[in-house]
Amino acid sequence: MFAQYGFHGVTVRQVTTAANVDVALVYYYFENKRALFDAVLLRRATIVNKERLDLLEAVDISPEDGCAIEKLVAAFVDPIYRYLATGDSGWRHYFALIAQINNAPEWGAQVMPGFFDPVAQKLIEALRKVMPGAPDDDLFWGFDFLSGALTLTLAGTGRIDRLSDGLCLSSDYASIQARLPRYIAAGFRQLYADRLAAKKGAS
Amino acid sequence: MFAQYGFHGVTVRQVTTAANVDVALVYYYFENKRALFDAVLLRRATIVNKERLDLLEAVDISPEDGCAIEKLVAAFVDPIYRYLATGDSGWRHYFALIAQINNAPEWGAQVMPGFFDPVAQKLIEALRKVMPGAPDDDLFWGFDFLSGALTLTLAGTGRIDRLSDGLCLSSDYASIQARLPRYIAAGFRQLYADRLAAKKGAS
DNA sequence: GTCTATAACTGGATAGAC
DNA sequence: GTCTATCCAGTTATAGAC
Repeated sequence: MFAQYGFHGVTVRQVTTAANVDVALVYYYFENKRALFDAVLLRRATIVNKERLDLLEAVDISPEDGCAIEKLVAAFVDPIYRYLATGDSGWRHYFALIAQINNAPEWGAQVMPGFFDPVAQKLIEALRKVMPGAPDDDLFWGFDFLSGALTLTLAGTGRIDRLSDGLCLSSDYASIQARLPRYIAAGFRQLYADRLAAKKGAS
Repeated sequence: MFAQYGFHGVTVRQVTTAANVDVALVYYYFENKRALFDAVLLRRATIVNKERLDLLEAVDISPEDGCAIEKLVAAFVDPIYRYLATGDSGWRHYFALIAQINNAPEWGAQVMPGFFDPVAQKLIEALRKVMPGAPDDDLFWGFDFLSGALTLTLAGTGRIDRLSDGLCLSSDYASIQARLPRYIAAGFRQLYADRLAAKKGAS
């Protein structure tokens, strides 16, 4: 429900009614509405981000591998789409909530950092090794573009369904997985190549 | 205020207090809170999207131009960053609101279509000409990634500021403009090249 | 057109019985 | 641990004076 209407768009009463429990129980188990919300965010974040960190750690980085960036991006996103592929609506709504939070000033600044920044840092660190000499600002901006592209696919707004007149479906995660890493990796490589060319031209 | 806390996170009283007008005036000039919200969305959308459409129309598309995709993406985003560069906080908040809406199921499905889909369709149409034979699903997914990357830069959550320890600033729109079109164009070209290679391999 | 006053109701949160 | 009952601040929205 938070994923659908946001924190302020859902009342504690709506939550407890849907859960078939009493309103007062929320305040027995949680300090307040906000603490309930944070608990919702935290529980699955620890699960999925542990997997993402492990997967990133396991990527074999060799500079001569032309697809190293693809592999890193895939490690960054695969656990997410794997949970989505199970069809579990809990996970689907969870990632939609993350998408919303990532793009909302009220939450993006205070909630995301604690749970999701470590995974981001890990990815950027690995990218730094794959693209030696790449300036950090290119890596951070490149990551920001990735983060935006990723989260919009998780939002499940159905916009692409309508825009493509049914040709593409927001729920077709396999199609996203087949394209996103390749698309993003090419973007990183382009920024990197442009930077190397600029350096060469200047020297 | 809607950009900061969302539709449900702001009360009509907060709006009228900030505007130094009486609460009842909202209901004199608008049907209800939602109509006020829609008016906020519509006013600037018509202004900026007219410019984006005109700019897209004016892009000179020649298939042999290696930077045609860059030019199209630039036309798609430039009017936005031009308004942001003026420093007008009204526009800054407006685009942050669009970012939030684009990633929220409650709004992404019903609000975005009317005002922003025509610009998207125009861009995709032009991309189709630049990449003859590219399958539509590649174009739509590529557009979705662009839309996500773009809107996250507009959200102004300050996440990149913290993530990069101050090296990159959400408010540094020039840095984004210098990178986003190049990054996205490379992504499109990659999908296109992969598809052509697959066709060749199959034949 | 603008303001006062208020209706009608819902929000988060709690005290206390069981 | 769970439920009943309730508080009360704050919500959208409107009727009617000016």
